[in-house]
Amino acid sequence: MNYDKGLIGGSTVLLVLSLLQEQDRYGYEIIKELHIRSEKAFQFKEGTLYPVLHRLEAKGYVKSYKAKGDTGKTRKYYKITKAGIEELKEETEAWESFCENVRKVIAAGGQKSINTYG
Amino acid sequence: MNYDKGLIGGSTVLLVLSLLQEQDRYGYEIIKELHIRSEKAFQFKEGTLYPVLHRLEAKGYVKSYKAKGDTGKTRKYYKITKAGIEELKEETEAWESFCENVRKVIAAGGQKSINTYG
DNA sequence: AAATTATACTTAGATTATCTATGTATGTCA
DNA sequence: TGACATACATAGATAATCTAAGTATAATTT
Repeated sequence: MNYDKGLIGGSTVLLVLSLLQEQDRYGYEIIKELHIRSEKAFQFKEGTLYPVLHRLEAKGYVKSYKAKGDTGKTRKYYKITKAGIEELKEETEAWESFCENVRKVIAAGGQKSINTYG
Repeated sequence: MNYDKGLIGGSTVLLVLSLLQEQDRYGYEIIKELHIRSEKAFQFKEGTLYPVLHRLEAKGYVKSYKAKGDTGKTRKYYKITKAGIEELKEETEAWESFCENVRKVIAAGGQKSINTYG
C-alpha cells in the first residue's frame, strides 16, 4: 500500500463492498481492481484482503461460493447480501461525512487570514 | 468519537498538526476545537489525544512548553516545528490523494449504469 | 518436458493505534 | 463545602493492517 497504514483502516470495508455491489468478484480480482482504479495507489496485500473477506462473510455482509472462472481455475466468489448493501450505504455516508469534517478542520488551517477579509 | 475507530486512524495527526499550524494550543483545547469545527462529529478521548501529542513530540514535529492560560491554570502548550510543518504538508497531500482514490472506486460502484449513457 | 511465473487462497504472529477506564490536580460556581 | 469543568497522564483491552510463509494450480517460457 502506498498510503500510511492508518489511512487505509476504516475504508477497506467500504472499498470492498463497493466493488461487490457492482458484481460478484473473487479476492484476487478485488486486489487487482482496486489497484487499477486507484491508478496503482491501492495495493492491498493478500494477507490484508482475505481476512477482510472472511470477516465480512462472518458478519453476513457477503456470501461466498466456488466457481470455475474463464481460466478453468476454481475461484471463491463473493456476493454482497442485503445486509451488506445496508452496511455499504451506512459506511458510504459515514465516509462522506468524515471527509467533509476533516476538510473543515484542515481547510481553515491554511487559510486563517481569509477571515480578516470577511 | 462518532465515527468508526478505523476511520479516525491516519487522519489524527493531520488534524492535530493542522490546528497547531494556526497557533500554539494545549491538549484539552485541541479536543474542544476539533469538536466544535466538526460540528460535534469529532469527539477525541483524552486517552487518545494525549498519547498522540507525546508521539508527535518524540518525533520532533511539535515542542511543548508550560504556560499559565487566562484562567490561571498551568497548561502544556504545543508548538509546531519546521519538521512538523513538512510532515503536515506531506500528510495533507496524502490525505487529498487518498480521498480522491476512494472516490474513484466508490463513485463508479453506485453509478455503473451511467456508463450506458456515454 | 521442465522450470518459472502468475494466479488464487490461507493463516500465524508482529506491529500499531484507538478506546476504556482510572487516577491526579486545580479552578469556578453555587 | 461540594459539584463540576478543566487539564494532563497512563495501563490494559481491542481491533485492524502488514509481514511472512505456505499450499496449489494454470500459463508461459526455455
